[in-house]
Amino acid sequence: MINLKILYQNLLKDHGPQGWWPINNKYHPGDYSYPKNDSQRFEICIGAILTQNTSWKNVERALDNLRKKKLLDARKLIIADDQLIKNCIKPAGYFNQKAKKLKIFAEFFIKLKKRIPIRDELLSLWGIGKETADSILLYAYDQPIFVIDTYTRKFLLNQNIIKEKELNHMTYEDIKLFFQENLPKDYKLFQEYHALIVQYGKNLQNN
DNA sequence: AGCCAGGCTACCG
DNA sequence: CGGTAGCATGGC
Repeated sequence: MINLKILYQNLLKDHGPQGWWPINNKYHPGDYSYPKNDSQRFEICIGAILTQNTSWKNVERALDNLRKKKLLDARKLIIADDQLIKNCIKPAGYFNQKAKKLKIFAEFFIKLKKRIPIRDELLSLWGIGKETADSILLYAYDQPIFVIDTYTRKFLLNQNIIKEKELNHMTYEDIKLFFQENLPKDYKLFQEYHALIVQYGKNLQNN
């Protein structure tokens, strides 16, 4: 049995705490007390949608533009002009689709009130898939759910944790369960682990 | 000058 | 079910 906790400790030693999810474009390494309010929670969700197949650098620009227009606010976003939203988020790409996704999510967020969303509710929204749903649950709602992305598969391969042949026929849910069943159910650990895997993957490319 | 980025939907066989 | 084109910008 692979000890995923040991691998985590090595990653943490190599890269240090990552401070995910950034709030107001600032990371907060080692501080797992975010989000501190509903506004920050909403910002994380918007970032999770904007970063779909897009570098975080471009998402930062989009978030800055939205912030300047006071649109990082669910109630203002739902009544905002579509073209204004598209102009703000243009740097993050796919702006036609993402503008629609943001409005749909904002509507949902308001109807939620203070309740924690259920995964299936998120998945039923147009524009929210598995990774985005899980990112929202883990980083905006502190739910102990492990997020899987392309970096996670590379990590498992590169560390010889799972062989390529086996990994190729594992679904998203399979990989997610593999992590969750081999780690203590701790949202702080899951938040840091996923961020470290991404950092690990980024470093691989520069070498 | 392509290829890639903290994916998802729609549609195909 | 699994596989893939299309979506769009900025960095390298």
